Order: sequence, then C-alpha cells, then structure tokens
Amino acid sequence: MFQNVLIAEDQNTINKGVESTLRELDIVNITTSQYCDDALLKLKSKLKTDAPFDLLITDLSFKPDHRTQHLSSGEALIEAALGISPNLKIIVFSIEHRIGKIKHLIDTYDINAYVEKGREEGFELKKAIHNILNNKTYYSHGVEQLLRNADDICQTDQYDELLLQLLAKGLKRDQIAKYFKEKQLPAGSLSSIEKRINKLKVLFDANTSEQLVAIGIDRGLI
Amino acid sequence: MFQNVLIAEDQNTINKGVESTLRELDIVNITTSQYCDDALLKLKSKLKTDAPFDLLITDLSFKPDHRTQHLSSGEALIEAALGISPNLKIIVFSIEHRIGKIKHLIDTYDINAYVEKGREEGFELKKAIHNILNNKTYYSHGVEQLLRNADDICQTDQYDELLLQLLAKGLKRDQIAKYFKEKQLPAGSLSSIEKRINKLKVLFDANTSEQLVAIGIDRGLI
DNA sequence: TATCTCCTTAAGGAATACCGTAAGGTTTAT
DNA sequence: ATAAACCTTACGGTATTCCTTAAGGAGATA
Repeated sequence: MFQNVLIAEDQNTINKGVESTLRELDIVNITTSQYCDDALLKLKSKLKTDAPFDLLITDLSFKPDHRTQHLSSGEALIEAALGISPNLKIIVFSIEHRIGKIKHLIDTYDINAYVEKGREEGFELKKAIHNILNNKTYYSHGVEQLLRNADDICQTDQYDELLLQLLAKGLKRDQIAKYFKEKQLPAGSLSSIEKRINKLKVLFDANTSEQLVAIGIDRGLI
Repeated sequence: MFQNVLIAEDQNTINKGVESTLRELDIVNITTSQYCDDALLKLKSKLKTDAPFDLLITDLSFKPDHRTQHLSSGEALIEAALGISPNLKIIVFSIEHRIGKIKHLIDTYDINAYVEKGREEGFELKKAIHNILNNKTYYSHGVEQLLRNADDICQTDQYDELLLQLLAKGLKRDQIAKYFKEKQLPAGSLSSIEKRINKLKVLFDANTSEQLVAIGIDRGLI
C-alpha cells in the first residue's frame, strides 16, 4: 500500500472526504494542500527525506484567489511534479469530462489513473489505487469507453483545433484565412478554410458553425 | 444547535467532508443522500416522528445516472421540501457562481444561506449555521457583494438563454423564429430574433455568433 | 513517363446572416 | 389626453457563408 500520499485540491470539504476514503484503505500518512505551489513545495521537501511521497492525487482546476500562484492548474502541477520526481504515481481526480483534455493528460504525462468526480468517486478512487499497486492504469467508468472512440476525435489535427479556436474567438472566415497565410500554415486559402470547416461539421454532425463551436468546447478541443 | 441535519449531494467525498465539518460543531444526527428523490423521502418519513430534520444542506446540480429520478435538481428538491416542511432551514452549497441563479433562489425560496464551494467552504458552512441559529441569513463572501449589483448583471432574461441554447443546438435564425412562434413566446419574428442576437453580441462583446455561443457556454448560460 | 489520386485553390451562384429603416402598436411619463 | 419612449415586425440592400464545380500542382504507382 502507498505510504505517503499527497492530495492537491482546493475544496477543503473534498480534501476531508478523500482523506477519509484513504484511511479506509489503511493509508496513514496523508497530506493535503489547497494550492498547487504549496503542493509542489511539499513534494520537494519530502523528496530529500527517506519517506518521499509515492502518490499524488490532484484536481485539475483551482480557483484563483488573492494569493498569487506560480502553478495555477493541476496540469502545471503534474508537469512540475514529474520534473522533480519522475516515478511519482499520479491520480487525477476531477469533474472534467471532456475526453480531449483527458486524453491529452494520458498521452502527455502518462498519468496512472483518471477518476471523474461523481456519485461513485469514493469507490473508484479505491479501485484506482488497487490498480496502480498492480502496475495497471485505471480510468473511470465512462471515460474508458470514451477513450476507445477517442480516435474519431483525434482525426482532428492541430490545424482543426486552431481553426475551432479562432472561430470561437470571433474571427470570420476570411480573417482566419489571412491568419493561416500570415503564419505560413498549410491550406490557408479561404476555400480551404471553408472546406475544413465543412469537414469538421460532417465529422461532428453539426448543423451550423455555432453548433460546431459548442461541440468543440464540449469535447475539450477549444 | 441543529439536531437533525440532512445533506443532499451526489459526490460522496463531499458528503463525507461536510459530515466531518458538522461533527466539529457537535451535530450528531447527520444523514446523507446522493439523490434528490431519496432526500425528499427521508425528509417525509422523519416528519412524522418527534425528531424531524431541522436543516437541509443541498447542492444544486446532481449528475443523472441510470436511476431515473423525479426530482433532478437541488432547486426542485428545495421546492418539494418546503412544500412538506415550510419551516425547514435550508443552506444551498454549490459551485454555482452565476449571480442570477443565486438571486433567483433567494427571491423564490427565501433560502437561509448560500455557501459557494471553494477553499473556505468549511469555514463558511460553520458561519452559515451560526447565522441561521441567530435568525440571520448568510451569503458567502463574494456572493454578498455581487448581490448588491445583481440587477446590473442580470441583463439576460430567460429568452436570451433559450436563444443561445438553440443556437448552440444548431438551429438557424428562421428555425429559431419558428420555434418561438410555435411556443407562443414573445418576439418570435425573424427580425426580432436577429435583433436579440445582435443585442447579445453587443452585450457580450462578441464579433460573431460563433463567439457568442462560446461566451455563453463560458458564462454558464448554455 | 503516363496516369491516378489527393490536396489546394479559385470562381460563381444560392442561401443565409447582417444591418439600417420605417410603420404600427404598447407602455410610460407628463 | 398627449407625447415620448419602447417593442415588435416587415422589408430591402449588402455582406458573409455555403456549396458545387473545376483547374492546377504534388506525390504515388505502374
């Protein structure tokens, strides 16, 4: 079982709840942190001792407040944590359901588990921990299914995503074409931009470009 | 101090956390519920005993799952609860930060406290309880300030929101007009719909309707 | 090389969205 | 009661988007 667990989560009620769930697994040394910077600091200082943290459970979004922070998101914390402690096991514990974002975390940081906040979260956290102890990954029910079809989504390349982002930012078709040309990106003519939008509409089954933006946001591409 | 408290909240981690916070106030009888229907049932059955619930702490949004529910939101639960137990004290405990929604709850149901989920939530829950015991209302830090200017902020009405939702669902302008006319909603001509979209664009500083949808989603109107 | 396919681009017409104007009706203020 | 302000609607011109067709170029294959 894990010996030293760090929880990074801004809601202290959730901190208490996760702590209580971990105690049910007989994990004794649990540390909580409501800020990413603070979490990293704790990771660092423990790293020099003979009992460093072996598991990080972190949320993705942290509400900004009056304290200015260097690391402002769970993703930034994960990156920094792996930088100083590459073997640290990581469970992401978040309400995030956009498969694009989740897939990004899995692909980029090789996180060990993703547990989506919801009714069964306590049960799933325990399952995640057991899986990791057996050198397996764990992705919440629902997420796993979505990941299988994620390839459909990932038929979109970086230019598709950029295009969606520019649409969401309020650029018109010809302005997007101009942007692509200025940045020397491929297929930057108005006609090509139109074709690309059309391709995305078919792919995402969107009737209008407004809906296309809504779907893009929902899937975490924007 | 309150004798019998019911917590309605779908995330069981938060249930555990809130329960632990309440125990710090020496509240002994705490019941939790992950579904609105279940919460109402518990309220009802206790009502006939000599120790009915005197405080309800409820979230606003509950994730739907395989179990079909009659009451699907905290707001519906509050309405039903006050219907059977008008003197029940109510604390809304939610991540909702849109002042329009919060003001609506206060105006319509006369809720006793609103605590926004965040870093200080445990502390604020305690403050809310103490205020209610002294026959005062309590609105979290931040919310109180917003409430003062709420009228300025609540410039969008229900039809604006519906319009944004229909846009995000992929309806064209004339289809939206048709929808408004069929539902007998005011200002359902194509011209009025266009004007309303234009008004929203100015209000939200959007260049295109695609951006308008993106902003609407960002602000939680969709 | 010849041919084919795929990608990019251009062009033109149809559909839709955008924007200003004005008429008619309702509410509000004096 | 009258005027003013506001809301709703219709209409028409312009701009943009949508959609089809087709030409040209790059790369693959035989």
